[in-house]
Amino acid sequence: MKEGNTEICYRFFTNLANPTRLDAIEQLMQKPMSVNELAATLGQEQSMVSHNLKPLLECNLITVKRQGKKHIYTVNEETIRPIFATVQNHAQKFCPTGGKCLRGR
Amino acid sequence: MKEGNTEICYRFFTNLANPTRLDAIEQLMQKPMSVNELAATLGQEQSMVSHNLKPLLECNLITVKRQGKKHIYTVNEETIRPIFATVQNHAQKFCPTGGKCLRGR
DNA sequence: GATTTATATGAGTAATTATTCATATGAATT
DNA sequence: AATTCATATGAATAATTACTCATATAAATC
Repeated sequence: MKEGNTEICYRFFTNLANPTRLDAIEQLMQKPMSVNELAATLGQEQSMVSHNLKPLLECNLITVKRQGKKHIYTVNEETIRPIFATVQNHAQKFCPTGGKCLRGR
Repeated sequence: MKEGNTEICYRFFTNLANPTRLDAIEQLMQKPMSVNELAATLGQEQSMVSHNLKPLLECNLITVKRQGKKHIYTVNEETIRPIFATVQNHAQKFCPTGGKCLRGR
């Protein structure tokens, strides 16, 4: 792989190519949340959520601020919104039955 | 993972989260190419390139047309351009030293 | 229709990434 | 300063995904 954009894109997409992280992002788009709140919402263990938030945070796809003991995570909407919008547009326009080509392979 | 957008996004990002496929896309953005031409350009085996083009094609991130024996692949620019533009914008804006957070973890 | 050229496919192995469980850290409250 | 609450981390295993090599397919040319 050549250095440059491709490398950056690889890390970016690898980060998003995970169901737990995408679920987390989806929930955080509803509202900012603490780790435990997110874990409860997703029905996942705290440590798994924590493990998965880490790379999202490192890449600044989410941000965190502390409120007492809690760490409140928020999505970076400036990046996440347009990305998801493009994916949705792609699914509608280029996937015969509205995303079927992207489903249940 | 909830059905719906998240599932679609997962397949989409998984498809792009691969260095060989990203390299292929990068090259195909320069110009449409056959499999062997692409393999030569990337310094990869034909079968590997072929294996990797398959999911890109299935998701219509690239298209193919036949010219004699050759299969000429072309990127779907309508989707690829805005996606890459968003990633680049993210790297510049949210990664301290222009993408370092997305590099060499 | 046999041969060549271009691409695709399958199956096994290697490599990567995710998940789990146990435990550490760290800040707030008593 | 001890305890509790919230989150993070580490290490082992499980699961997924990529890659390689051998071979199949398929279309064009002889």
